[in-house]
Amino acid sequence: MGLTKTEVFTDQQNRVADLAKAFAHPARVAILQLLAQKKACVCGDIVDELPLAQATVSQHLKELKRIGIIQGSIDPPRVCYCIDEVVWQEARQLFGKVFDSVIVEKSCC
Amino acid sequence: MGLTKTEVFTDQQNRVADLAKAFAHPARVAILQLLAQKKACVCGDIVDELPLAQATVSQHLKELKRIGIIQGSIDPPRVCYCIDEVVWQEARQLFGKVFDSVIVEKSCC
DNA sequence: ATTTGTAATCGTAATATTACGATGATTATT
DNA sequence: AATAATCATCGTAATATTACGATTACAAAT
Repeated sequence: MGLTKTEVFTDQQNRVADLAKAFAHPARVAILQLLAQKKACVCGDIVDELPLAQATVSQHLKELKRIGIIQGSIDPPRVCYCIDEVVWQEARQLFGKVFDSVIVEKSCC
Repeated sequence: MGLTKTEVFTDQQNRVADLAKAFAHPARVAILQLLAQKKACVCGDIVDELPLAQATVSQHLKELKRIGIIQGSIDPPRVCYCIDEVVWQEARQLFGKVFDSVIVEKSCC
């Protein structure tokens, strides 16, 4: 056990969950904010901004890349990361949809 | 190791991360959607809607309650859950703020 | 007092995440 | 070719999450 049963949920639910993971750790929120505000972009600069080891930051960047919300472009010996605008908008829209889905009328409890 | 260093991040970053965890598992997304659309409310009904064991659903409900995004009111022998509108709006606003923080002009990479 | 229905909690196993030092890979620069 | 700079990956340890059967807790109904 201990393995999420992704197959029993809808694609939308799994996608929301995956995109939410991008924001589900404060370090990743911090990284996304740095990238979003273009305060940093190169991996090394991000490392400098955060009180975490380089390996740890790299791991978070890898996770964000897996989710698809950031892209990395090589500029040796540097790697420059940036928000993937398409996925960012997808996330915004998906979350918007979820947040809008509350039926405001009286609660049943 | 293996322990998130929450103390080195801002309150806002930690709160976003915590709220994101509410959506970071498909089962919790499904639960929140059921509650949001008032398709279910009583714990047992939620269990019936999901292909997960009662104990597992209860654990997810507990986590959602810890985060504060849902409330539970006792109506013995049932427990009725519902979205906490205040926290829901807080989440919507926080995520909105994060999503809006992207500077659209040219990327540096 | 016993039974019934419902939900929480316990115990446990499997897997995932987080963190970091150390090492490796890559590519300019010398 | 050797060096320096930068980032990814490996290995590992600690902790967290996910899932479920079994049990417990609780209150209503009998």
